[in-house]
Amino acid sequence: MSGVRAAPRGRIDKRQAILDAAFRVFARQGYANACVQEIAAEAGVAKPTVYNHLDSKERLFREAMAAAAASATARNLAAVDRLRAPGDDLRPALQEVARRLLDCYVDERSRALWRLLNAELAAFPDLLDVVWGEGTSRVTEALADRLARLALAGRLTIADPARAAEQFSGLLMGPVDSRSRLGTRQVPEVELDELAAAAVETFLAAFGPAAA
Amino acid sequence: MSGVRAAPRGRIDKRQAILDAAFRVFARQGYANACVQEIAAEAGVAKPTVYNHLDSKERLFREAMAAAAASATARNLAAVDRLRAPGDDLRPALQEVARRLLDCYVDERSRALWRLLNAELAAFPDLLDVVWGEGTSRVTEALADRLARLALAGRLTIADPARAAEQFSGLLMGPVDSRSRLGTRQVPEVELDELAAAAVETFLAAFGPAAA
DNA sequence: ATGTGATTGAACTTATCAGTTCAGTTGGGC
DNA sequence: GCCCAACTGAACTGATAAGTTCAATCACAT
Repeated sequence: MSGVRAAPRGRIDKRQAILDAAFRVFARQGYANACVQEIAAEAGVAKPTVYNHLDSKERLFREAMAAAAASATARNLAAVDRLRAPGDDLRPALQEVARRLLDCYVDERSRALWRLLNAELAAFPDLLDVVWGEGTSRVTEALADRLARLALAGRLTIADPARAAEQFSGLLMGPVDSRSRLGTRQVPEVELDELAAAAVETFLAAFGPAAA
Repeated sequence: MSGVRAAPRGRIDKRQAILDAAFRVFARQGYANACVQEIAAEAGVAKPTVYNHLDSKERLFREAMAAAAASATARNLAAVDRLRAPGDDLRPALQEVARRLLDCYVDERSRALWRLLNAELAAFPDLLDVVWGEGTSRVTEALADRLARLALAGRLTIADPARAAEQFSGLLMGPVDSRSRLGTRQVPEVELDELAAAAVETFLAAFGPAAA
């Protein structure tokens, strides 16, 4: 009775191919400019097959966005998780987290997700809950949680962990947006390393164990 | 022979009304979903009149974006200019700049400009030069320039002013994006004050006169 | 008053695209 | 070897909107 589609035994699951293709096409053209025909072609499938799996362009968009958001969030959380085992020196651990977060952020799919969210926020307000509420804000919370624990252990000096986490993100995102010109320019690996190091430098000056 | 339209003496200039209306409608609906009919209605004008002033929807969009970008940039630059007369204590000066930049950033038109830029970047790559190149990046440069002078005067300790400026922006934009949930939520004045103060706190810890 | 150029509303052309229909094909499970 | 469900291609409907046309109107300058 649940609307769950029976596993398509025998044939490969085209649903995933369709959602992947949909995200690529939406990322390339935006929601309104993308046409289902092209998504079908990109997935190597006929148009009625698309409608067989997902019953409207809107659904197609929502599901593609949700999938992309879930994968981006998982990667971000994995990066933050590095702080579970900080080691004896905090700086390299923070730098590694920073570096991994930058990798997430400059990722092509992730940028596209961000662009599409901004673009369609007015038309699909509920995307905010899916992409932001279950994505970005969870990552910030996880980071704040890690920072709070480090503060409790006396290894950082943080009055407001949530704000510290937001600032940590800002120290990464601001400069990388600038260097990549909103993601339209490839940023060399070495520059990302520098960005991460500089962000951690500033962060530790403010929140390091010897901070004001 | 120059395509310059003679000043419409006697009648009010409808061109400006059309561009204003266009920006409002584009901001509300996005480029693809906005229709020229509606822009005309919003400007209190007939559709052929729109085409009499601006010969295509594309032009309409470009000019509306350019105008919005110019006004946003001017306001940002004015905020940064506050650092020309820093006074004897740097902290309140920086806080005032931070606070004004936050005001620019949470401004409705400014957010819309940003959203539209992100949204249509693929379709209108040249907007990057207009909005980013002559907007955001100029503001960052101006800020970097001010910071560099303060460093020369021994009032800050900054090795790379460009990066310091990017980080200053990041310390503001990151938290405010978070607090406003991408601009979908009104941030109370007092919270903006706190955000500005916290950003300056962190900034001065890293780049204050007594910094590492 | 009158001429001129901008403005208006309404209808029209053309193009694109979401979503559907259908007759025919395919390919794995039995 | 046959069945059945998924898949295919192609054609179709209906809606929406860009851009144009045109005859009628308006408001200022002289």
